[in-house]
Amino acid sequence: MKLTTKGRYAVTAMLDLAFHFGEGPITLADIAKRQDISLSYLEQLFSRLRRRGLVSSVRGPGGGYVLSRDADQIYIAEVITAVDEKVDTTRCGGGTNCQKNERCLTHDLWNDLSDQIYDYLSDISLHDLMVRRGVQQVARRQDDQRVDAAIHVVNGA
Amino acid sequence: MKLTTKGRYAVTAMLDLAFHFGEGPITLADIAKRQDISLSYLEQLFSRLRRRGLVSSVRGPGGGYVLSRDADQIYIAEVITAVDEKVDTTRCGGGTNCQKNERCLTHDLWNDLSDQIYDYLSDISLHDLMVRRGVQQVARRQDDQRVDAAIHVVNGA
DNA sequence: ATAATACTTGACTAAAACAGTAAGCCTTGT
DNA sequence: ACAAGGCTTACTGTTTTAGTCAAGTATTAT
Repeated sequence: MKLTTKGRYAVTAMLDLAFHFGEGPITLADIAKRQDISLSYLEQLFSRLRRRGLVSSVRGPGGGYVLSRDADQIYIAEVITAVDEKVDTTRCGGGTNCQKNERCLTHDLWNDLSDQIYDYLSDISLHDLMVRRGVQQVARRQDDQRVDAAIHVVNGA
Repeated sequence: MKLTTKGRYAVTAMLDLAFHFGEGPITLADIAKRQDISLSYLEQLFSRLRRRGLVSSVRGPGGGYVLSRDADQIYIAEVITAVDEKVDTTRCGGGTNCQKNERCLTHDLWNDLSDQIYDYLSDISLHDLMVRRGVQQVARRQDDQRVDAAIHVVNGA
């Protein structure tokens, strides 16, 4: 398994989307602000998420992204594999040519580990994350901060 | 969890050591040849493995490395943490400052995943790997190749 | 003693991956 | 028409990886 910020950002952004489900299309600019992720980077990630059918896009003004399915039907493993090319701890990438075109001594170990991680993440949906204790708090905080910022702007502060 | 070739090489080398347990100290040069790992790189890895007490070294001619404990008392997780600084999938490295000094939305997820991986690898010993189907085959192949090579040398081929 | 063998340390480096920017195009609501 | 938004590609600075190299320190067979 190869976990990069790409995968983390993707899951975070998808979770943000899940929290704002029902508010119509959410713009990447909003997510970028709330989650502190570069807009251009998000665009790249969502391009892949869309191709994998995890989100739907609405173009034009008022557009944005919406989850393609309910939050309890979208699993973390899918999100990560959508943006990370490899979900793999092996050197050979699933093949058996780890050492001089043959299987290396620890080949099966890494294979099994990859499976283990994948299974773990396959069992967790966005909805599961949403109901976790603590997560709503954070989500609320992030929304409040936006409101605070808006008030500051209104006040000219 | 951060799995690099460092961790993989370390486990592979330790497993090699386990297979040649009882033959006295094994030189890194031997392991390097059998496992196709650069000698200098192995030296770095074994320096850490020794400091963590996973192997003992014997210096001087005829020296080499030996497992400090029986193979069934050495767990994969130990080996990996010995050579990889971080065993962590989070951005904050165990802290809670992932986003603007507060915990990010997916903080707990990555924390739990790290634990999951660690637990998995904590449960597997070198001995467990040795008795796996297929692994002995590979080990034998690697030894045979060395013998073949020796024969070639003797024959002047 | 000394040569041979082995381990130790640290500096250095090429290549890849990561994380992000930049720039421009396409679509569509108003 | 035009602006808000998505879509796509190319590019780039930085960090990490995966080593190499060189010099040195220990141990021991002879």
